[in-house]
Amino acid sequence: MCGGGALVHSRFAPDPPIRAHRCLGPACTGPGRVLDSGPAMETDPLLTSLNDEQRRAVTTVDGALLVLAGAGSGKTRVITHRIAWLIASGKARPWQILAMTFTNKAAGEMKERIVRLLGESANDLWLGTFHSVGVRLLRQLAGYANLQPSFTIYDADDSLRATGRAMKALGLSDKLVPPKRVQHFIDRAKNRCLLPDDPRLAALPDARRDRLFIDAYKAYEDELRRANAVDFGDLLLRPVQALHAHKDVCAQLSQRFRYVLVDEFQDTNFAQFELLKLLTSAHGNLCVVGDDDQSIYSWRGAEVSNILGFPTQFAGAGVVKLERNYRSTATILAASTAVVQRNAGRHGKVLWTEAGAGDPIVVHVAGGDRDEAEWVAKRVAALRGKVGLDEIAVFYRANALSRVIEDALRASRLPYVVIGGFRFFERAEVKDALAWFRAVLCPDDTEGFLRAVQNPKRGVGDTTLEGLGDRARRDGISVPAAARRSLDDGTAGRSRAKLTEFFAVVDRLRVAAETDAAPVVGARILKASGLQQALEAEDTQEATDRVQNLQELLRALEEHAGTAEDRTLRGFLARTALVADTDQLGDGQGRVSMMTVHAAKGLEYDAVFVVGLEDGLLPHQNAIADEGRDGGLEEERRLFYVAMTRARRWLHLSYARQRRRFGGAPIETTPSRFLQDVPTDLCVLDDGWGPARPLARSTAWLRERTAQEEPSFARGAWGPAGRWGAPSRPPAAVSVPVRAGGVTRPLGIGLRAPDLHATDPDDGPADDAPAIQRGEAPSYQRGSRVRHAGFGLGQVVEVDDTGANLKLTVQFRLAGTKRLDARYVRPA
DNA sequence: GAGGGACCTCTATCT
DNA sequence: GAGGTCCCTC
Repeated sequence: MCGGGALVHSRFAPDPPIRAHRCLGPACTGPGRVLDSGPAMETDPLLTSLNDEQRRAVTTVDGALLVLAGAGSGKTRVITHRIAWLIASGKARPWQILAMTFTNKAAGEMKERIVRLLGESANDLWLGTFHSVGVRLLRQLAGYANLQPSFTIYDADDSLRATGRAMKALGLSDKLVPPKRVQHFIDRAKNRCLLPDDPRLAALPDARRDRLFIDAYKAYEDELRRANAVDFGDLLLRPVQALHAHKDVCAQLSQRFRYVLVDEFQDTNFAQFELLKLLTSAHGNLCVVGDDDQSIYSWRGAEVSNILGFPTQFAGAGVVKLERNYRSTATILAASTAVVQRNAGRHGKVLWTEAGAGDPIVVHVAGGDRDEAEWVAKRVAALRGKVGLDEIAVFYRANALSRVIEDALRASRLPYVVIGGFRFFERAEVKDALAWFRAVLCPDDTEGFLRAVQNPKRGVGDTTLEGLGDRARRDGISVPAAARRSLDDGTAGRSRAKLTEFFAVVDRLRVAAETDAAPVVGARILKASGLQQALEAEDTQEATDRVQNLQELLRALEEHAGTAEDRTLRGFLARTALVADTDQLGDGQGRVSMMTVHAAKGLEYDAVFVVGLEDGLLPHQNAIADEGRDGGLEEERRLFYVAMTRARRWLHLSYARQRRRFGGAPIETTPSRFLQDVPTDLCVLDDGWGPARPLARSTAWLRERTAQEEPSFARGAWGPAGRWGAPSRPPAAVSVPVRAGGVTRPLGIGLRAPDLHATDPDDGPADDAPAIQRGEAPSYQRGSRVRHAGFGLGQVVEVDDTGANLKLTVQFRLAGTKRLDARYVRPA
């Protein structure tokens, strides 16, 4: 998308004027109020609501600081209060603070909260995603980065096409090497700040195998240069290069940003860390907040070593651990901790909570993917009475899983919103419109030109465009420039009239684009391009929907022109290139949210469903195949951990015994190996037929059923340790301290993964199977220790064998005293 | 050069 | 199940 712009002011914009201060929040202390760090700390409203660790993280402002923030530990609160503190204590003016996040949504939320604390002066902060900050820097640094100010940003799609063209130019068959792999290689190189001529490039895995990758990288860079385009990787790499090469500019910039803060630091890559080091080179005031247990982006170049090695990189860096969880019930916290503790490479935090045990985790084993989806819909409907739909979320490993859940929710008339998957800005008609915007604003944007000139069809075909591509390469210019040149020197051939007409329209629009407001220009382009007309002429329902999407695009443009910093059409294009799935999250829409686990990071809901817990999905097949390499499985486990820790009160885990892939026939699945890390006594099983029941008993029930129907199933379901094959590490005896009334005590004793005893139907009861599963009735007396799947450990206080069934009154450690059927407990 | 039908392959995850 | 690609016809 077209990024840069003619907005190149002085090298760095002068400090913005101080705006009138308008207090919006009770904790607002006004701009520039100087606090002495002594007694005021005790009483300052910014600090009183924080716990000791949070307060330390907020007030330790000079030098480097690493804040290790566990899930739900009030991380955002720390960042926002720290920014407010910096300003309130007079350490910095808003424009001297740079705060970076990973998604626009996180940035937006953060800004909102800071405005509440500080008032309107918060608008002068530099706050945004790494990539949007990259665009902003690059605009100001364009001259130092060999870019025209009107540069274009290629999205993943554009860059894949450019990769394909680069490969074609080299005579590289896309059958031999898929362009996607080359693109991935280039992306990794850029994440590590490696240019095509860097000898270290040869150390990357693919490069060693094949020199072609490096040649393709070179040709790809040439494609970008001629199109005056940058890709996502460049948004970080180019500023880094420019600042390395121009130390004076770097120093100037670093002095301007006196305090730099970073959220989700565990997911930064090499280039991002380089940028941070450069931006803080003058003062070293860098505060990073993250959680190594939530590092889930290594595949995108994130280096968890950034966070693990931070204290070494910044000698003398302070470290603050936030370990108190304010989000989830003790049960959810204990279960998720049991899962993540299986990982070896951790900083090691011990999360604790004062929250009560809450409800047990609900586990569901469905027959097929549709059954699983129907169960989710049923549970959602049941939860509706307790909680709003917008407090319920369904998470899955891959977008492909959303469809069947959507169908079930729709059938049950439950409103939902899918985050990601098919994005608005990826719809064909929207991309066509954006291509026209680009063709008008960015004269050398090759991808924009190629798409615009063929949509709507105007008789310029592949043969013509290929010829223009060759010429562009020969002359070292962009494809649209080559097209114009061919018109000038009369080599355009058969397409001459069509191309002439196309450029006439584009040029006319370009003149208007310089002067008129963005929404006006946008509407005019839709009209003059013929896009809208072509769709209207189709007169089908589908075409009508597409026209509506174009109207929606214009509405988005209007909104942009009313609110954004850069209100031009160019600014709009830059923004659409950088929108993420989670950014579209509407607030309080009264709808169930559906998204991938990756998209769920940083969010929280009262009720969470994690579906498709099967080997091959979570953990993903590729991670299983790579076992042992790069800790792929550990990252998958962290992904499961992230999913679980999004839940405040109700957590549901499910898998299907059979699942369809690619719309084909159902295939047998194996339950996720991570399920065996979830302590069974924190779970109940809901089979979808009656009330949820304790897991031990219901698994026996399942075993009976599946022994008849699916002999292969029982092998997978929560077998005793070892039945799955030896666990990678000895099962940890998990104990999550729960602080209640000032006393710390473990929640659940010896919660160990799996202590359920489903057995293979054909090899008889296991020796260590509890008596109930061997058909003997265990005997109980007062004082007997028993275990219940939902309530945990307890002690029998009364035995009643007068009725048909043995009844026990049990004093549970956490759940209190209960009277229940002896069949629901087993000796502990 | 456009358009339509048959066939294929494909899925992680995302700025 | 669906988008992309190939091939054929107009």
